[in-house]
Amino acid sequence: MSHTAFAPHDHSRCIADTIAAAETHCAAHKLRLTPVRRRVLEILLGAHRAMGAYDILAQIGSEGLGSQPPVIYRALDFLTGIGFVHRIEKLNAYVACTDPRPGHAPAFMICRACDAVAETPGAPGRGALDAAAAQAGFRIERAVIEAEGLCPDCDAATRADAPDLPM
Amino acid sequence: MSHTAFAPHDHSRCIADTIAAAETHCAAHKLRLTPVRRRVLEILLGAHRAMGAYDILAQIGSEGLGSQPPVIYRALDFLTGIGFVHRIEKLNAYVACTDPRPGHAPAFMICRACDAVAETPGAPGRGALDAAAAQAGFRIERAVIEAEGLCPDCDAATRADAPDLPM
DNA sequence: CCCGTTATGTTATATAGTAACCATATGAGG
DNA sequence: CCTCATATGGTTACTATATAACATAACGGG
Repeated sequence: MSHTAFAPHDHSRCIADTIAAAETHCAAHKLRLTPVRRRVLEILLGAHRAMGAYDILAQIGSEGLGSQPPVIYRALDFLTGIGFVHRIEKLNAYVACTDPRPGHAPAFMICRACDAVAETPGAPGRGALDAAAAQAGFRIERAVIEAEGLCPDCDAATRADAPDLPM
Repeated sequence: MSHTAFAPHDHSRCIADTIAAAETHCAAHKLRLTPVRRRVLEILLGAHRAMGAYDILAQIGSEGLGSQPPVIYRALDFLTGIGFVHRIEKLNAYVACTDPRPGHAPAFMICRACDAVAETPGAPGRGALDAAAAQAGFRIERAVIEAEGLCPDCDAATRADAPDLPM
């Protein structure tokens, strides 16, 4: 469930479910979820936040898989291509998709304090963006929508420190 | 103003007007539009598309201004800080603001064929994004909204080559 | 089993951004 | 005018992110 990334949940279950979904997807499309690709997805699912490509690379390298940049970028290209990983442009980082439905184009909420990343359900504001583009004669192929701010926990912690902030 | 970047317009005029606005803004806020800063803004206004930091740097370097990376990043930090330049996260590049009103947070339309970048008027979809964030308890501080696709001209050119594309 | 395709391994390099330090210029106050 | 505090610019060195190009290995259909 995309909007629950900020809330507690059964983590090992959400990893297993998504890996299973990726297996199914690859089988159905004659694609190969190779060891490197699978492990990268597992690592991102386990982290449950955005990770830099080189952070992931260091981890798979320490496990005996490839340790050179092209290895991780190829795996990330594959996983983003099938929609199980998203790139966060604002962070030059990557995050596992929490709701891998075909063709969805979510918006992201990025906590600047704890680096948690949550997807919004649906594609909020996409209608208004499409309308603005149509007005300009622009044909949208992809949209990047990333909100940076404070997640519920970090927002509460900030307020506890400085209780006179605006709402 | 902002939504006309894809349309023909008096270019030298829009450069002069924006430079003048920057002068006024800096005078009013006791900031200094130094030669480097001014020239960077002029270059971006003249290009009328997103440019990489190092592209701008090469140009100012060839004109006798600084030629090392910190020079350009400092100028870009200043100009983005006062809102006359925007960073395009998707491209790791920078573009002059075409409608420098205080505090505006526009969306961008990026042509993947010709690299033109236009701002949308207002902040389309911001309401829906705010609503989704509120639902999740997330406090938005900044939002990145960038649409990639084809500008009117390039879209028309593509269609001329392959007239059976979907609308 | 062979062969074409796909994936991985490896080297080298391109591109983007920052830290740290010193020099210079500017403007406020004496 | 002088001097001091601060803002800005110059320079070196470095970190972080990403890709090009080419060789090797694995898979999967004939």
